[in-house]
Amino acid sequence: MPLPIKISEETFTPRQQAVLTAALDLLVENGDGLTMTAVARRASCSKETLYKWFGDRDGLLTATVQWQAAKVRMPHVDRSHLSAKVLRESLEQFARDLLTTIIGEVSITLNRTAITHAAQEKDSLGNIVLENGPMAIRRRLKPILEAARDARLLRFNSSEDAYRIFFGLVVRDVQIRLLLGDKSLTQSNVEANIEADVKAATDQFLALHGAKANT
Amino acid sequence: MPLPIKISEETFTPRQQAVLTAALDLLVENGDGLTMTAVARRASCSKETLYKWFGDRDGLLTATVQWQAAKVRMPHVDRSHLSAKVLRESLEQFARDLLTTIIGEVSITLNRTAITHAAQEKDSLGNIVLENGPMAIRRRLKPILEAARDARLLRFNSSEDAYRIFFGLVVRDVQIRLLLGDKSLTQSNVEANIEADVKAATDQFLALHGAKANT
DNA sequence: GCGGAACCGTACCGTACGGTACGCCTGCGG
DNA sequence: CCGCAGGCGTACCGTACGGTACGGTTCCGC
Repeated sequence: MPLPIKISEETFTPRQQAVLTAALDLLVENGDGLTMTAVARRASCSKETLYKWFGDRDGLLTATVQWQAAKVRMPHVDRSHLSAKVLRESLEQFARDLLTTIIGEVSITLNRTAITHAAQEKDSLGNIVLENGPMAIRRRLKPILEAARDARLLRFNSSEDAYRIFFGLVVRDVQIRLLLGDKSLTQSNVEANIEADVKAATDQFLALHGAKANT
Repeated sequence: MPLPIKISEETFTPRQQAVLTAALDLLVENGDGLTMTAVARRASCSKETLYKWFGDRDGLLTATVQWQAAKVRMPHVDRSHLSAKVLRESLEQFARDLLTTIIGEVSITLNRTAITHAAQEKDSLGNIVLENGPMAIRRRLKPILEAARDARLLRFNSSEDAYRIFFGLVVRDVQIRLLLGDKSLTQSNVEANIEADVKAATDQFLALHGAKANT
């Protein structure tokens, strides 16, 4: 089962999507204790069907992660008429989306699953998560940064470096702490601060890379 | 087996430490495929002894992580006579240590193991890693930041925020990408850039929080 | 109405692995 | 020299789970 690079809406039938939803729910609830029997029971289907559709356990896992990861859609920013105000709002939107995604239970589960997977010399899940997480953000953000540089709104040498600085300023230690199960970082706790964090990160990024006056 | 908060050098006998080393080696080599039989064989001891010493598989895992995590020692910075130069060097040292640790195979393995563990509603390993990783850095760094603020070398409102910004600027997306097994981020690849990254992160931090002239 | 494909439910198999039991050896105190 | 504690190696048990097989049911095309 050579997994397709890009997943279309038609990749899975509705019934299959129901199965994947069940698998994802189990994954979120039960951690990595995802057994084929449990998925079959939850989705009211037979194990034989699971194997027929997804090949093996890894195939089901891959399909589940891929299916969910593809749901994350980045907002498209119009980079034709950028102003300082539009740029700031765009950055804030990116920061907000990034933070909101990262602290979500689904994202935490998917990242944990992929990391567990990566610990077994299998990188397929990790690649999918990377591709739909950090790399998706990067693909969206870099053109905007470069457009802003062309418009003299930002200054930097490498858009790659600029992207990574933005990422760091937004994410900080939040993701790793959530992945490690830090109890002092409850979801609601972080949620309440999202707006403040978004603004702070944007301010800091503009302070570093903004062209002088950055209001 | 109520695990002690702080591990002393005498917590484990040399023979036990040999066993833990074997366990860690297997963990690094084999990912999470750590079986009691494999540890026993590698360490040339009997499974019965393993269970006698560590209780069960989780106990062995915990002891291993704890044993290794405790080895990470932060440099102690003298905060009595801080100058701009000393501060910069201290920050660079922290950044260097943090980056070097994070990209190490042992750190990646330990984090992956703890995250896998956290996916099963067990937070003990995650807490240990957190405590010896990010939190240890924080404990060391915050007093220095505050001392620097007192010395008018830095300006910020919350030392907690300042610490997290520093963390973000240093780590960026490196750790999550390594944990996810990003192939385009080889260890040597990152290693080569450590010094540049260290300097860049420090510059950026000082640009944000330094008191005006920051050379 | 009929044949077959798809699929459900369940029983089943093989294996891997956590955990236990036991026989044997070694070293040490008396 | 004896006994015994600690520990090695191995055989063993139970279970959980990945994967397969098969009978029964539904639904669709003809």
